[in-house]
Amino acid sequence: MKYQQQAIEKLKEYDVHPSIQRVMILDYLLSCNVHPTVDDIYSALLKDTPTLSRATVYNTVNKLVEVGLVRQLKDIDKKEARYDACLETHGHFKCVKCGKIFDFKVCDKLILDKKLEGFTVNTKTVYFQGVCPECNKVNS
Amino acid sequence: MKYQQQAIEKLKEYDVHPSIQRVMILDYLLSCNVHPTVDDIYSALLKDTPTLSRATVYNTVNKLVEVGLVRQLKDIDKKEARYDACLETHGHFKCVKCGKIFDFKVCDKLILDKKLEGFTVNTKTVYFQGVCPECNKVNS
DNA sequence: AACCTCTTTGGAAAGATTCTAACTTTAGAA
DNA sequence: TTCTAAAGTTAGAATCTTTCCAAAGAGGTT
Ligand SMILES: [Mn+2]
Ligand SMILES: [Mn+2]
Ligand SMILES: [Zn+2]
Ligand SMILES: [Zn+2]
Repeated sequence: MKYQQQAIEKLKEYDVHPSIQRVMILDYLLSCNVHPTVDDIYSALLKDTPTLSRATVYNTVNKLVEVGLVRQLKDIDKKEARYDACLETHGHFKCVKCGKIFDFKVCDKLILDKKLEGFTVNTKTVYFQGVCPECNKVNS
Repeated sequence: MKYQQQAIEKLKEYDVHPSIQRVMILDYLLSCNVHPTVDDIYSALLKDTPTLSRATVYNTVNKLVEVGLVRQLKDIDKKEARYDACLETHGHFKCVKCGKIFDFKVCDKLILDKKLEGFTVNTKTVYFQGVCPECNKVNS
């Protein structure tokens, strides 16, 4: 509930009615930095709200993505999409050994190809895969 | 059938038996630069091979991805995954107006965050969204 | 030919997401 | 406060994509 107030304000700012469920879900997305799946969100919130339905979680994250309050990440997971409430352009690194997902900064001068002159870039998705330092240590 | 021979050689190189269907599908992926979905592939090849099964297309693209001959792209499309036989690291730009997908070069010095020191990067996925020059013209 | 292995097929099944219709809550007017 | 219309939620059915599986097919070897 750390980001409850912030969630309500953001929802209002984006003209989305701040219903209890929407606030809960956005609050959760803002406070956790684990890039959860729909099922992660559902499971986490079910404890406090046993009446919550999966459909509401789907409806809500879809709405949040639609208005631009949340980003959907599909490449990271083989099956389920993941969600990120951090709007700033940043990259994701997934360690293929431990499965952890790390955020990292992406320079704005990412565009280095002359080909992209004339293109208007709205969103940038950067996703790397490899091995994290921890897992690198273990193997060496 | 332009890349048939190349497809056969690549399959052999990656220790995948070059069956008729696999050659067809890889040939198609190599010759078209549209980043097709499974259904695109299936529909396109069905004309010449009416016995082809959807399951075979799934099996084949999964095998090709598994051995590393083809890349799967999930973020581009809301629903279906897309496939790309171009193995060189490159970015994708999708125009939100016309839906076209453009390839562009990505500089190797993409990693600019100190945070990524100590990480071993194996694969890089870069996906931008925005408006292409053509569609930019139309609106202005 | 008989046998072995790898591949494809087609249908069933699973898994994720969306749709639908009934029910509940909200916001604003009376 | 009470009423009403609109918006949101629920549960389950439906749909859509993808995988699984068992049977049939193709090729190669004894
Ligand atoms: Mn993130
Ligand atoms: Mn490409
Ligand atoms: Zn790791
Ligand atoms: Zn365009």
